[in-house]
Amino acid sequence: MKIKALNGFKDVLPDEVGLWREVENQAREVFRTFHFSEIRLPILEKTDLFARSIGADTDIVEKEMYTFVDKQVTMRPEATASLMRAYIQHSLHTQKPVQRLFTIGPMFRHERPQKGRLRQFHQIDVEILGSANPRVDAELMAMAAQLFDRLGISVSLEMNSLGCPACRPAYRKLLLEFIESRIDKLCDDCKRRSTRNPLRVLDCKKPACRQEVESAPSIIEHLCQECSEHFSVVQQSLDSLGVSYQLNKFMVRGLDYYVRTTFEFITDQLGAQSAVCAGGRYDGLIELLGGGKIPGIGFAMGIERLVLLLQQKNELKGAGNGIDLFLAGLGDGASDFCYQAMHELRTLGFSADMDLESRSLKSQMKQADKAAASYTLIVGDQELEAGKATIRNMATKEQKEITLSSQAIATELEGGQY
RNA sequence: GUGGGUGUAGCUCAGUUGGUUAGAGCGUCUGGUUGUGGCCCAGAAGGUCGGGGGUUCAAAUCCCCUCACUCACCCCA
Repeated sequence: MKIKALNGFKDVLPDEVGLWREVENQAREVFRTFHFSEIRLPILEKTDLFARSIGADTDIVEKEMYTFVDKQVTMRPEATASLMRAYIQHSLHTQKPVQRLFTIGPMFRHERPQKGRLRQFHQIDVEILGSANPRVDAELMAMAAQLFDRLGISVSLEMNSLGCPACRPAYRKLLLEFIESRIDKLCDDCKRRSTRNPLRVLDCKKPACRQEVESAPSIIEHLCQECSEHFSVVQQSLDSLGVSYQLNKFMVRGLDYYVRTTFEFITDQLGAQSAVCAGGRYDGLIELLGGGKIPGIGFAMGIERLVLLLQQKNELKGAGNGIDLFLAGLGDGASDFCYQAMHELRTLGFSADMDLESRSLKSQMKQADKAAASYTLIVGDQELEAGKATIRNMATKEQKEITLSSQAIATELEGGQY
């Protein structure tokens, strides 16, 4: 094989597309009931947009973006920044005080691929803009939980609060002191993190670090009055909606713009990539990007990861690809009739197919079977002359003679469940 | 960027201490009489054994290099 897709880029073959559609359809349906609107965004944006929103010194911006350097544009590594840009550009806050939006599409990050992580990956991205109300946080998590429920995927919700510009600096200082007091016991990565992004030390995977960090000061206990109240209303609201969750004081965020509530839906079925959905509040982001002082909260879920989970469940496999009718013609005259009839039936809205290579009836029956056809029309020279055809119900094996016309065939197809 | 694992047919994989024309299952195609699918049976097509170099009378098998894929680290959905 000479020509192949790029490393980290994958084709979604027809057999798998059914699961993708399942995920997307269920998402759209759930979002509809929660009164969200879909928005479609460009994949390419000015590089500066991501540098400003995600954080210029994050790994994503520093080395993982697909950037056309000469044009100063970048393939989006996530959707939130683009969505904020569109929100600001079109002054969507003037249309409604609270905007509830979602978008679905590909994202690009030049990371080393591994299970559940590709260089082109797809996310369902949901945002609520214009409300700082903690009940919105809970509503959003409840919606995600409901989607997982409908998909039959079992995940657990973990939640934390990261504080805000008022209380995080003080906590950060406290944490730094803690880290420095035992810096020699931490791994090299954590030493680096401590200067770059101290919060990240909290979710190091190494057992030794975890143990050290166990007694670290918890941000939840150092929230300011407002953040603390916010967080407790979030919890009360989740309780009132019957959504179960766990507090995880070690859960932090990689992106700069998160404040207050953060959450992840995680699974133990995906190896190292345990997060299926992650999100949080970002009250300062819109202002940072030049919009108004507008709060926001959102989450992103990885479609590939959801599909992997559905595949592991081993249910609902490639359903819904069957056709209504397969036309089997024997001989040139019959084949000509089938060809035209097939087109007419398609025009009437039936899915139909036939063999154009004039193979044996047996072969054509096999093709009909493989196409999961509900009915097969059999036309030979005798039928053609008599103006009749045989139609076979593939499930029951019942056959009957019908008039040789598209209308008669259509009527027959209607009669059986259509 | 770093480390481990794996590269044999379209797919999943066998291939013994190097030894004839490299195998199986699934899939594909064709048959199993005269116009009928799924099951069964028979046959066929399909492979530069990832690529290059080396050792050897002889390499899928041993050595070196390279590429690809994969899992994990970093980072992150």
